[in-house]
Amino acid sequence: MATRQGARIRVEDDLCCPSVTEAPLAEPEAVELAAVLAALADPVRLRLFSLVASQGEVCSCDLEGPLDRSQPTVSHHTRVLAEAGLITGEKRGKWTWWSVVPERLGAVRRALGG
Amino acid sequence: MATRQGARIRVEDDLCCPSVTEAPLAEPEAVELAAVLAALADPVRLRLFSLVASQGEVCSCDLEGPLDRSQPTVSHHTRVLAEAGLITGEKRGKWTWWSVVPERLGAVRRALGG
DNA sequence: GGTTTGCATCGACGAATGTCAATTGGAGGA
DNA sequence: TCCTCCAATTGACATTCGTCGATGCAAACC
Repeated sequence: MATRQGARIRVEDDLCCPSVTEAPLAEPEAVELAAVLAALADPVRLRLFSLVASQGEVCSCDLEGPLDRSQPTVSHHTRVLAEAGLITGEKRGKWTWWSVVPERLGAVRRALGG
Repeated sequence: MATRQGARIRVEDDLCCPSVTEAPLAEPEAVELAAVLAALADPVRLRLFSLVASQGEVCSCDLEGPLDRSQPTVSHHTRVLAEAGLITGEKRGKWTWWSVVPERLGAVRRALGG
């Protein structure tokens, strides 16, 4: 798997439709949005995401230090974020480079009533 | 306790400062934001929040049905949302009326890079 | 080919979470 | 006062989650 975005949560890339504040959220949309929010609802993943977002592209090896977590743990978190569609990774040479998927975060904000 | 917003997560009502995408998030801010996101990262709570948001004010007794959950479970979820500062409850007569705290949701969106 | 390097996967463990039945606590109404 | 009703709390349980050591795997270097 080259793009390393894994088995991304089912998503029409939009989280779709009316925001949470406009109309009662239906079950399936609630499950989907909750899954993406859950990916962000962890301090380590938030900082990981923030590191990648503010630096454009980051190698996995440059995350263990700032996050103060073991390599398997960092790998676990990148996977969770990637499956949520929030980041995407590309393997170039020896390293995997991670970058954010800006539209995805925008979709979350919109779903939250932006 | 009249306002029923419980031991709200420590919050300067703002989640503060630079958004996740602008600069690497510091630990304390990450913990705080993650806590609020965790409150939203559950399908039942998302639908609960959405019900309250779209109806202005809702009685607890009008939540069990739509959410298809027991009374203690609904009470648990309202508590979690209230402690996150996302909703607030007022006891009037026999019933507790829940309403959203709009600024709080706005703060989440802003922290997410709005 | 053999060695090293970067990252994914596995297995295990404790902690946190969602759920409900049972109970408690209060506010109203008789 | 007693009874009814709404909601919070408690206790228990199964499930999920965050973490790390150990291992696997593939690409790069010698």
